[in-house]
Amino acid sequence: MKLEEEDCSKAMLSIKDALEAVEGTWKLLILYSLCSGPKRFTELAREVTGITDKTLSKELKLLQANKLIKREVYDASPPAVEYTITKHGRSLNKVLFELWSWGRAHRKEVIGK
Amino acid sequence: MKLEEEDCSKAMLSIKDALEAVEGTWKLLILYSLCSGPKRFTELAREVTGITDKTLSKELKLLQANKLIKREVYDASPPAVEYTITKHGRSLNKVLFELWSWGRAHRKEVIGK
DNA sequence: AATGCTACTTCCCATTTGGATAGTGCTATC
DNA sequence: GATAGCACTATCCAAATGGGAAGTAGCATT
Repeated sequence: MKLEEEDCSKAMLSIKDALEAVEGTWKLLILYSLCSGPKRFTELAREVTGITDKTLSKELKLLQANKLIKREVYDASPPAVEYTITKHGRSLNKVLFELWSWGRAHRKEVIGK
Repeated sequence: MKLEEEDCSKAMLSIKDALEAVEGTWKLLILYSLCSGPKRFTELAREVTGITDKTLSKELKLLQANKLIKREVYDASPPAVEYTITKHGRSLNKVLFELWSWGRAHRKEVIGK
């Protein structure tokens, strides 16, 4: 199916859904960090430099709600929770590729180098 | 060039540039409206339902700063100002296509239908 | 007995965003 | 003379967002 074949307002909805899933300062950074393997809360807090516990907690919930990551609790003490990127999360790569390559062209166009 | 070849933080920058240019409720709606031809301020305000003058004014400035649209003033009275989508603005279509098609898959995955 | 670790949550506060409403300067129309 | 159209701008206010710091429960270590 092509974009133009779907009516405009419905197409907009899909685009908004997609944007919602990746927008903001942190979501992609967290996802990138999880690309190299499952991580625990504290590990993520260390790797994603600058993020606060509060924000990390909130973003992780949103990413879960969107099924981009998976949360698993292991019964241990101190408690252990592991976050893993899902297949659906990995399927974002085409989107990211287009954003990246347009972004580069955009930089050249707007900043002029 | 492939995404993986660029170092991560630089790739992030490009992606953020791209996201900045399209995120929010209004930018894409305005751009869509301008796809069908140049429009004036009041026309846009009418077509983009729900937007306030203030927000429209602000968004138009941002879109101009990113060279996605062009503003032209015609010396007349009452004053006439026309907004046109640029070539660079139109070059967003690949990005939009990927966002749209991932967004549709995402909807199915998350909402489950 | 005291401290530390994990995975968060809660509280407070400052800044940002967004909407509603009204105003502006000029001209053209009734 | 009054009203309307154009392209905005300004003001006020409410709501949302985001950061910093501290708190929590339970077990493990020193």
